[in-house]
This record gives sequence, structure tokens and C-alpha cells, in this order.
Amino acid sequence: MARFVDNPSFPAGLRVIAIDHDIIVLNTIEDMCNRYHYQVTKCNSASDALYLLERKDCYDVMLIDAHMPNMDVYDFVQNATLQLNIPVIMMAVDSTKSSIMKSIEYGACTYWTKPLAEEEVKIMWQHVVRNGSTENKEYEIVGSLVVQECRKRGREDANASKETLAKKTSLSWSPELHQQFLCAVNQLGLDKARPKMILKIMDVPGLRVGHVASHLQKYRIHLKRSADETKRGRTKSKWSDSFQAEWIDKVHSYDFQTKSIDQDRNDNLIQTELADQDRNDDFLAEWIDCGTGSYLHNLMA
DNA sequence: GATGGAATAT
DNA sequence: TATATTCCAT
Repeated sequence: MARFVDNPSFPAGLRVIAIDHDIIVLNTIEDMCNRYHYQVTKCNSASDALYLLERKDCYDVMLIDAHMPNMDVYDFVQNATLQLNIPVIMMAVDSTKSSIMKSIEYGACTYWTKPLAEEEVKIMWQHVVRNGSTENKEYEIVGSLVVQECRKRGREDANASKETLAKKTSLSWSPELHQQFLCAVNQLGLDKARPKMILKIMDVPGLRVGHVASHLQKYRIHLKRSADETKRGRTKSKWSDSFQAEWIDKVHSYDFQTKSIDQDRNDNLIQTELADQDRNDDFLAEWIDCGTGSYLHNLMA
């Protein structure tokens, strides 16, 4: 975004990558973009798209056909948005509610029905501005996931695949995401919670079973350590204490103003608030004990 | 083959 | 350390 702030000619020069298997569509897009002095790169195959997107920071916005041959476009869009932090606009002839919803769910910022309306192209830059306003030096915010940019920039081979894009990011378990995780775990019961079910209950776009499995593993280790400490009579180890405090503090600072849309989650937050008012110290213990006492008991036995 | 979980790598 | 990935058992 910085490149636009002091640029009086903006949005002229907006860098657009258009991906569609149909050359005619690409040419139409190019014509329209030219009228507004956008700089267009046309691309009519999945492999070209991957190749062009290998280098980051080359485009401000991506237009992509929802039905590219030889490509799982939704998966691609998901990975591309995570990695590139640019707005993605999906295009298709059909505009059923389900396809629009799916596009948005996978990270597209909007969905255009073909043939494209010139007005849409004209105001395309607004999506870039909106996207940029959520920009942060360290994080990209994608849906409800926060993804840390990968620091390493290893060389990549030419046959870049979606994995190449996907592998560069790592998920950060924000307090709110952890909260959702806890809700799911408690709903299932800690002893019965399995990654796949947790994932299903959390229902967070882009979150994968591997993410959950890894987090669950860490979470169990934390619980076990905490239980061991208690067993040995040391009230609370500095370590587990700071872990608890960290989550609690972040949850507090995060969300009590921005209530969740999701009613379940809202309820959980309210529950959290009440627990906090009553006994701040016992907050996490109460929360964990809810339905998971037996697991803790087993650990401590 | 799908899944879960521990071990291991990054 | 946090998270991702691999490896092995079920």
C-alpha cells in the first residue's frame, strides 16, 4: 500500500494479473484495464499463473476465472491469498449463491459475474485499498487466520506447485483462534477430542487438520506439565503460569469490545467474562475442568 | 487409504 | 519456542 499513499496518479499503474483460460476474456479485461491505465499481465494457464506468482510483490490484485482447467482454483486462491496478501477477485459465468459463498470462504474478496461490467473494473482499485488497510508489517490477516510471513526465501524450482505456495506460511495461533480451539475441545471433552472433529467444530476457513493436530499436541504437553507440577505440590510453575496468563491476557485485550458474530462463541466469551469477574486465578482451571476433569485426573494419577 | 499421535525438523 | 512435517501404529 505504501506505494500508493503519495501517488497522486493512483489508481493508474495498478498492477493486475488476470488469469483465465479464455483469451477473449483476457483481451476484454486488458482493454478495460487499459482505459483506466492499469497495468495488466494476462495469463491463460495454471502453470503460467504459478510461475508468475512465484515472485511476490509483483501484482496488486488478482483476477481469476473460477473454472480454470487443470487447477483446483479454490485451493489455489486460498494458498495465494495466504501467501501474497493481495485481493483476489474470482470470475465466473454462473453466479449461484453457493459458488459465491465458496469463493469468499476460500479467501476471494469478491466475485464477479461474466461478462464483466466496466464499472467493476473501474473501481477495482478500491479492493486494493481495503486490503491494504488491514496490512501489517508482520502479519497478514486472512479471514480469521493470522499467518506469519515466512522469513526464509529459499530458491524454488520451476515446477512450482500449490505446495510451494502453501509451505511458505505458518499459522499463528492467535488468542481468539486458541479460544475457538478450546471451545471445540471442551465441547468434545478433552479425552475424546480428535484433530478432525476439532477442525470441524472450529470451522475456520484455511485451517487444516495438521494445524489442529500440532496445536493439540502442544496443548496436551502444556496440560501434562501443569498437572505434573500440581502433583509435585509446587502450586504453579512459573512456566505454566505464564502460559496461562498469556492466553488469558490476550483474550481479554482482544475481544470484549468486538463481540463475535457467532452466537456460540459469544456465549463462550460471556462465560469467560463471568469467570474472570469471579475468580481470575482459577479461570483457566475452571475452563479446562469443564468436561475434562477425568483426563486431568488420569494425567495426575 | 484415513487417522491419530509421538518424534523430529524447521 | 512455536509450528510443520514425518513416521509409525491402528
